[in-house]
Amino acid sequence: MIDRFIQICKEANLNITPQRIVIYKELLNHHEHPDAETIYRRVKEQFPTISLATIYKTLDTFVKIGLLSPFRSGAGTTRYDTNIEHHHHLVCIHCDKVIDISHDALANLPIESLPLEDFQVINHQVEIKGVCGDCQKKSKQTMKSQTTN
Amino acid sequence: MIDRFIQICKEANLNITPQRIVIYKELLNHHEHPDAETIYRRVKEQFPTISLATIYKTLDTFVKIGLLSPFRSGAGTTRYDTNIEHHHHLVCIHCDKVIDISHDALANLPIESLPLEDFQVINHQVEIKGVCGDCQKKSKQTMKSQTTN
DNA sequence: GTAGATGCAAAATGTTTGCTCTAAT
DNA sequence: ATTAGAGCAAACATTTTGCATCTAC
Repeated sequence: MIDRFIQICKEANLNITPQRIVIYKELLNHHEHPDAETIYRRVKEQFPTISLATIYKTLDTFVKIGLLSPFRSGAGTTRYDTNIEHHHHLVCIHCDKVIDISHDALANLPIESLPLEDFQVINHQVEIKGVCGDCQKKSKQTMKSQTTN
Repeated sequence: MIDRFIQICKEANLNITPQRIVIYKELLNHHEHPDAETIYRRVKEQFPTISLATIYKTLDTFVKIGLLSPFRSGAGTTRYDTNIEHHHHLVCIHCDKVIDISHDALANLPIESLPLEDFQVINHQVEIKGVCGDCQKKSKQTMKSQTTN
């Protein structure tokens, strides 16, 4: 687990620092596509002297060595996905939650048969927008309280 | 053309101001998913007293009445798409160019048959990442000049 | 005349950078 | 001992906000 991380760092000629370890562990434990600020808040509890700049630099480093993939959320922050396999996203338009989904029907799109002219394809990702279960419950509750008031 | 715009504004109870007209015309004339800054630079040529804040507020307004759809580019700005029909994107990883594509094979994904549990789907969009024709040409030129030097 | 829009400047975000000091190797 | 990395503060880029002024209706 953490051994794999140390392995990857060594291969990339990166020093193994306590900051990098604590950030990596945090990423392993939570899979809800956090942004830098969120990671900072959480990591600070175990490592109070860590700085936000270190979080940004470390996330950047992790992206470069292929440990994370970044994406832009609708809310305007860069978020980080520990899942670097080919997968797709369910994005909640209310709470901005992102749920990973892997499915052959999305993986095997007939991209080659599209009229893309001179565009050279590397990969594709499907983003499915909608409302997550939690937000559906919340909006039902709101509607209920609105009609009873 | 501009009549349709006036129509939509009236329906939404929006005043028709010269600023809104010039921004809308700019959006009609260029379809390459500009960000606020780009629109500002262009619009300022015809309307030098316009402010960037007005651009932001106007784009926001246009999104709210369904005239534009916003999306976040990898480069970190919000970009605006005048194409509000169901369509998909080719994104160049080098120059961040975004090319629209519409195709049945992408429109008719079997979303309903996916195991989404309690996620309520609204729509989906496919993002195809790769290298655009222009950037392919540029990198070939660079490689050529590197080998001859 | 009045509500709503503009333009300015200031503030708020999110992120990056330069530099000194510290720690991993 | 050397070099990479951490932490701080300052800079930067993008976007939002408050408010006084102006303008479409």
